[in-house]
Amino acid sequence: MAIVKMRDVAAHAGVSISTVSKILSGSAAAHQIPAHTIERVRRSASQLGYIPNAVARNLRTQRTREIGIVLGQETYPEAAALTLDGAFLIGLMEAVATCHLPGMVVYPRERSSSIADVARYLDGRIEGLLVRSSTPHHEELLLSLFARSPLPVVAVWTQEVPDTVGFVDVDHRAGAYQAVRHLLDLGHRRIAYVESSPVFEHPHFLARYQGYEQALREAQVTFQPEWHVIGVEQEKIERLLQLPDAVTAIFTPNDVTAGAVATILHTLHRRIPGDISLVGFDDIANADLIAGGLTTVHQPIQEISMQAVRNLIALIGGTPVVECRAVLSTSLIIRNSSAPPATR
Amino acid sequence: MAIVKMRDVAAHAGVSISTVSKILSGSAAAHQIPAHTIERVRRSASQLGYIPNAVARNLRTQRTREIGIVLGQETYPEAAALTLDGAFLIGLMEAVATCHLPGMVVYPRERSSSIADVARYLDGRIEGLLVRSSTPHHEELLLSLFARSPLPVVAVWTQEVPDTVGFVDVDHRAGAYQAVRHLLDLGHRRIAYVESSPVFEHPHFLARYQGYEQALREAQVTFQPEWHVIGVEQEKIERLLQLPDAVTAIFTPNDVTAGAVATILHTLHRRIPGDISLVGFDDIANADLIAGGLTTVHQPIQEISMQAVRNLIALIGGTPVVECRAVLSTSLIIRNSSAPPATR
DNA sequence: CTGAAAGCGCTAACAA
DNA sequence: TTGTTAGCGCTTTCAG
Repeated sequence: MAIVKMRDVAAHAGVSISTVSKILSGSAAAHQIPAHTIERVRRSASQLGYIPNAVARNLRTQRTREIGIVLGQETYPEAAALTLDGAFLIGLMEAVATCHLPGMVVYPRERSSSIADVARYLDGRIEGLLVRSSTPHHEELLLSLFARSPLPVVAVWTQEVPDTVGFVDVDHRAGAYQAVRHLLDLGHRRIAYVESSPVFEHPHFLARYQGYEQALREAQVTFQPEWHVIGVEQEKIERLLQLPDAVTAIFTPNDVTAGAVATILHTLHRRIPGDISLVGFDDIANADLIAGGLTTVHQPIQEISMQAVRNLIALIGGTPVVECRAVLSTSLIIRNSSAPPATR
Repeated sequence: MAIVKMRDVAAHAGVSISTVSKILSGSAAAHQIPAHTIERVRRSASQLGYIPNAVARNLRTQRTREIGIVLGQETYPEAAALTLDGAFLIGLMEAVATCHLPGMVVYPRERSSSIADVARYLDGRIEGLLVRSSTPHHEELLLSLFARSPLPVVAVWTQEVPDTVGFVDVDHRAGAYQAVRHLLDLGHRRIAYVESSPVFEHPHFLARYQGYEQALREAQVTFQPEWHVIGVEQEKIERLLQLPDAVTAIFTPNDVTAGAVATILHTLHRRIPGDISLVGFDDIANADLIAGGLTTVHQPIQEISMQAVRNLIALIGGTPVVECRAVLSTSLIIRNSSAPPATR
């Protein structure tokens, strides 16, 4: 059996092809088509198992109602991205369903962002694009290519975008502040900041570091340079614990680093939170498995996804860019890895 | 500036629109178009920033070179799916890039699989569909709807499919066998099987259980019914450790359950692997953070993704279904959570 | 070697 | 209230 087309339905129902179109595309009322005709055509369509061809409709209407998203390997840091991406994707799927979009085109991120690569997003398949922030440098380049393109673009997890691009990000600084504040409230005064690579490489991490600093400052704690550890190695963590005034808590700007620190602490026979408290950032899947339940800063992935899709739809619909930008709040999830410092 | 179309390029280069088409769609050689014309047209195209409209091409050629995948919330068990899906998606992206497909359409899974829902996959947008197995019952229903549809479909993580559907799965039974065999080789004789819900609910887990049983049998270990624990609760785990012959190792058919068990063991002050060994299944992201590094059965996600895409492309290309089916092998990843039993 | 013409399946003026 | 007609932007015979 060949594919059923609109003309077949028309013939079967004994009406013209345009009448079928009017009915099936929902403009029947506007054309004052009587109920019995509608009924007859509908019956024919379902009887024949007619499925409208989206490609033809898209060409004719010049709309696809489809949006795209660029994802890929080059996200950073790797493992965190892996786990956050899973949740992010699930969130996006929900958003897509909620907004009644047929689906979402996922594009693998190209290694090099040349102007030629951008062509794939402009070939008419999609009406707008979501760009999931990755390595900052790479990112900037890709986004800058969209600055002068007609395609609506919303970036996720960054705020450094061209004028024409919308974004959704979280308040990294406030999140980190909240986490460190929690440790201070528990009574900690010597709190280390342990990260896997220098803070300055990514705006996220710079902001998180600033939140840490701000919390210390407000609590009148004098920051000690030794507290800022770059590179998660056993000797470095050991050194933190052997300082004349050993730290009693560690804040890491992402959960994967927290996991690595937890493993090292385990090796060093330090108990969490008995001997030392540990707080992370991201609330990745399985954060509850890290260190027996990691206290961490939760990123509202569901909302991020939803907001991203909504903003993109708004941008497509002609809403001014400034209204298609959002910075969401994080929330602190207190689990088992943080407690008051041991008195001694 | 309006969108540049093929006719604009033709005018600019001083040739007809069909000549431009031949050159830009790669059939220039077949039409014996001289190099200088090709050159001229190419130059005009890039000068004008011409990007061919994919929708129009798709309509004309009746091909989209695009494949789809159904993903969604209803995966099972939830957390494992979350983390595996992230890796799966990354793998798919790589496969898509490797196979030179433009992108992949991701569809949110519908709550109800009625025949009407299937229409969305048959509207001409995609040439083939990947279905990621979820709740078994739901799954069967969805796949059965494709049994008589013209759309090529490849299911992932299941082998229970209609005749017309391809699949990619891993050998769950062999994987579990390997894991338990590892424990036996270490000297363990009393090995529990702890799962969160009954084994029979999903073929995966039934197969994993059978692998466990088989390993015990071959090692001449008599299985004790108390070893099979359903539901991860502290009392149940405690009971395992208080048996006259306490178990010395626990195998869980997925890493999330292993993580939960690890947390309970931690609470009970049992050391892993000092007091008890723990082995999981899946090798989810962050498995290295569970129990200080979880020994587990690795699912070759990269290969699964690649094979899924390859099989689907083959099926679209007319390869017989039987050749579009694959069962991949797992591999044991030995980390820190397994060691010989304590001698006493 | 190049171009004219037909048409992929559908929608939306415009007529009737 | 319904049908006729003209395309959407492209590819592909088929003539020239």
